[in-house]
Amino acid sequence: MKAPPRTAAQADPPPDSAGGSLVEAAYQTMRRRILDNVWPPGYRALEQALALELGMSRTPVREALIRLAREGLVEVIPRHGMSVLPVSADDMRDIYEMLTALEAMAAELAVRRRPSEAQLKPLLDASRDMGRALKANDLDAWAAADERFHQHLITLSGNRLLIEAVQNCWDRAHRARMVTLRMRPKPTHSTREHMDVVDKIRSGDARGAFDAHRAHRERGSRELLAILEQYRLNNL
Amino acid sequence: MKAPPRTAAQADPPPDSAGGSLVEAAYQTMRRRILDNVWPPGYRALEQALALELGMSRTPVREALIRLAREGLVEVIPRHGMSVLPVSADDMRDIYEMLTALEAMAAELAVRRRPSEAQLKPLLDASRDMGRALKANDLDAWAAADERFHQHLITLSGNRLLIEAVQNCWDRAHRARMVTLRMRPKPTHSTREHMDVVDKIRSGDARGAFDAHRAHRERGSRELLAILEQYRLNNL
DNA sequence: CGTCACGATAACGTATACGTTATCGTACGC
DNA sequence: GCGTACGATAACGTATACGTTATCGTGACG
Repeated sequence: MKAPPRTAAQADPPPDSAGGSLVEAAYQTMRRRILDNVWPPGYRALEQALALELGMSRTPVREALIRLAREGLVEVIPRHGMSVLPVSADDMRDIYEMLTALEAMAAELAVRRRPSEAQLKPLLDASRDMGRALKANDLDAWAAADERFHQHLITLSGNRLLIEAVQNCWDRAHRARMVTLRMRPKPTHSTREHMDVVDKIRSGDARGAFDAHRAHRERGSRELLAILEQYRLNNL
Repeated sequence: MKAPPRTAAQADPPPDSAGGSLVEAAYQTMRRRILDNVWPPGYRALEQALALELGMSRTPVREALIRLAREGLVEVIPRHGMSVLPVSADDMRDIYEMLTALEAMAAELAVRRRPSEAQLKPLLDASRDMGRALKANDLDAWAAADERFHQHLITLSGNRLLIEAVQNCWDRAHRARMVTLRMRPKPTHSTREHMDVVDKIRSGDARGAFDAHRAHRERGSRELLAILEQYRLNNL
């Protein structure tokens, strides 16, 4: 009987982000809720409940959960449903080690591809926006611009595998970055360091770009881990 | 009607490799067949056919296929079933770029962990076995020992994320490595280079270990890509 | 009052059912 | 003879059904 099972408490997710498949919709919706801390670490839910909430059957929910689990965002325990995974300081160390290795390599690969000025422009724009945001004390805008810079840099590497791996790292670290954003000293070095990387890319200095970006990531990593330690933030 | 649908042509897979779930069994079986070239690149099959062959329903087969697809081993096209993906020279370049970045980082991380002699021993054993295999002209044994070396090295990094990523790269490259194994000059440098990495780790030289392993991987990459180019091997 | 046994319950893993839709063969028109 | 329209077919995406099994409440016993 029951007409379209509409729980009213929950509007439908954006009908479909892409692909038009329910699995994709479920994946995108849940991923976003986790990244945006709508479902905070430790949040638990059963497959059936999720299916009801997302307005679909268990099948697509289940497949989406498997993917989220492989990406390290949730854990699925047989009789206890899924739970959103916290990120420990150790996890963050692992994640930043990966990011450091991969993004430094990306910078070097970008050099080898001899990108045109037009291809470099998004990097400069992002760096400029970071500076502006910092002046305006708009940390959210700063973080967004920073993300744009790193995103575009890996794109320039031309290595799909690497791009995907970096983005997964970024996803895992997202919440911790957001939380610590307002705890750390003004990220005033970052803009300069980014510019430095761009200069090295432009001048065709592969080793220099690698080293510069690696140093950039290592500094960021140290700062962030220090904060996690200082505030005993072990479950973000 | 029909009793247990047994096609007789196909014995059951090893009842279960681990986890005891049908999804896991399906995944392991199909992965192995792809790596071992039992299902060569371009091999196609429908979900229903696979289910029949593996003696289970479409559901677990489907979930296993999703995983294999995310790992880059197969492609799933809606009405055409799955097909085993070939690996192009460009793919191999991407894969080796990742491997280079990650394994070099792993070597450096291993240094920072100050491994004991006991922890280093498997590396030495593997290197020794490589030398022996080379003397005996047993290339398969050489490849196996080489794999053991690299496997243990990343384990020493202590970074789970990195370990997983490297293993996926290894999977993707497996077939191409096997095919080219007998085409390239005797890998006589490798043993020395491995020893070199071990020495650097033992002496606590982080930068040295990084550079040494990076050089090792870059040489291997160059040699392999040259062969792919030379023999126009673009679909392994 | 604490411990343990047991049975109801329900969550999951898998199987099956079903509607939609792309594909392919066939027949028709030119 | 070739190109195109159309309909049968079947593969997939999703929904639903079902058996197994872990969990948890209840009650008996120490």
